[in-house]
Amino acid sequence: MPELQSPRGMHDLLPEDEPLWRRVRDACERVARGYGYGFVETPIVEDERVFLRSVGAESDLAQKEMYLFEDRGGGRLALRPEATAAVCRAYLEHGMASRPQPVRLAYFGPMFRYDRPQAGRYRQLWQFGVECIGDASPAADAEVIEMQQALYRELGLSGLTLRINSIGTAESRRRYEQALRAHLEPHAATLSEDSRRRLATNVLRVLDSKDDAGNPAVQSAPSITDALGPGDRAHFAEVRRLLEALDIDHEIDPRIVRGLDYYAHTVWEFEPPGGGGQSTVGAGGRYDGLIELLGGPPTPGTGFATGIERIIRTLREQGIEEPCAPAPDVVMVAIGEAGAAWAMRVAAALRRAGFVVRGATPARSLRAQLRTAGHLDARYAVIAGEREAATAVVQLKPLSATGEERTLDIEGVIDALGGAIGSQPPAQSAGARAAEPSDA
RNA sequence: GUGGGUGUCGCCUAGCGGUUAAGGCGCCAGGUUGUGGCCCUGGAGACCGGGGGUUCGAAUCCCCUCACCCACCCCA
Repeated sequence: MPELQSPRGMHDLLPEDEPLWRRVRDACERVARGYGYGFVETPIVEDERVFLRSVGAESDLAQKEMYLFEDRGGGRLALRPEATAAVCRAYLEHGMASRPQPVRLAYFGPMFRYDRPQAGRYRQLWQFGVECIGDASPAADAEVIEMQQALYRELGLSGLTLRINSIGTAESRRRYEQALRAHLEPHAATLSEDSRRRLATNVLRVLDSKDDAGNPAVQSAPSITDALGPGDRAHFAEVRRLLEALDIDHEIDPRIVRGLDYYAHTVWEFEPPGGGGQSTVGAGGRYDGLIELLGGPPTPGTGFATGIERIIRTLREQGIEEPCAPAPDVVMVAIGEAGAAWAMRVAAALRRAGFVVRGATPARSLRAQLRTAGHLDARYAVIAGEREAATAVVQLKPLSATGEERTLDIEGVIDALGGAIGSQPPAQSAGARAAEPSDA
């Protein structure tokens, strides 16, 4: 164990992991732009009030998962645990209400939660998400859900289950909480310790408890669906109608209530086939009250967030792996001082022509340089020694296939490589599926 | 915050009271003079997670601690 390690729950992303990450990231960007979303980058830290007000002071997120600290000036800051509140803060701060509504914003970046790490859970986690702000219609919910599904489809993720629910407006929720509490209180003694605590703090969460899933009192609890007002019901019915029209399979699950206070009306989650545990790949919901909580005018909004690590994990579970990063086209091999300088000039010329060229290591022996070139799976070695430098040529040595080593000048090398490799961007490995999942 | 599991070179693993702590992969260097991949030889790299004990003697036994992993809570 090295003395110095990455902070708990935070991980390094190594070059071999990067191709799959980039593929996910590219898909996120493509989908977002395809729906007319613009990307925003908000700071990693915010005034703690941005989150405390929006997410709900009673939520677990605020209670125990936030990284809070004071800066040197005494300001109270929080490492962002999620992005919706921050994006809404930016919406307000930049007066986006005066842009054509709704404003469609997307983000991709790290979030921080101070909880115990385990499979699929990290203290620094990456999320891609979108916020559609300024549209109260069910159509906005449906579009956001469709978009989220389109992302997963594009990535090749299969077998995801969409579960959806409506928790109504804040008022209907309050009504429901009262009813639920009234129903459960007489049976409090039969509930688990956690649930008894939630009875007081956050009744809705009692419904989530796995310990009490079989408890008759929980099973016979009133459904939030019954507490919805006519307006709530109409909204939800329209969302469902649109999903059906879009052929999006979904299950109604009255037990989804979401952890954050700002949600209203439609809420949903996407679960991978295995299900269970911390597997939720992405979730979303409508948050009509949020902007008001941040001090703005009543403004509706809806959006989703999806965990990049969880997407990657599910992808790998399904055997989808991006092949390793492309090997260089050329490895330069230099001999002697004159060769070293000449090799750098040749390398620069080849790169200008569009090839991927790994520079020489003239301090090492010719043999060692070639051995390494072979291990790197480079297509060619370009050898620049004293002799070549003197006559402005190089040896072009094919490393993989057959072929003779040739003596060429720079133009000759570019022509030869162009014929063999093409000076186009590196070959696309579009959605290549390798048989071997390589996660740990 | 609460449980359980695991900690030996960069990676995988052997060793389970007395060994200079072993091997494979990888890395580096050589196998005569400027040519890789295979093979051969050599090398670097581990205070056996850390601290305390037991013992003549500990990587091996005990205690504590830390880290990682898994689960609960909760969430992406």
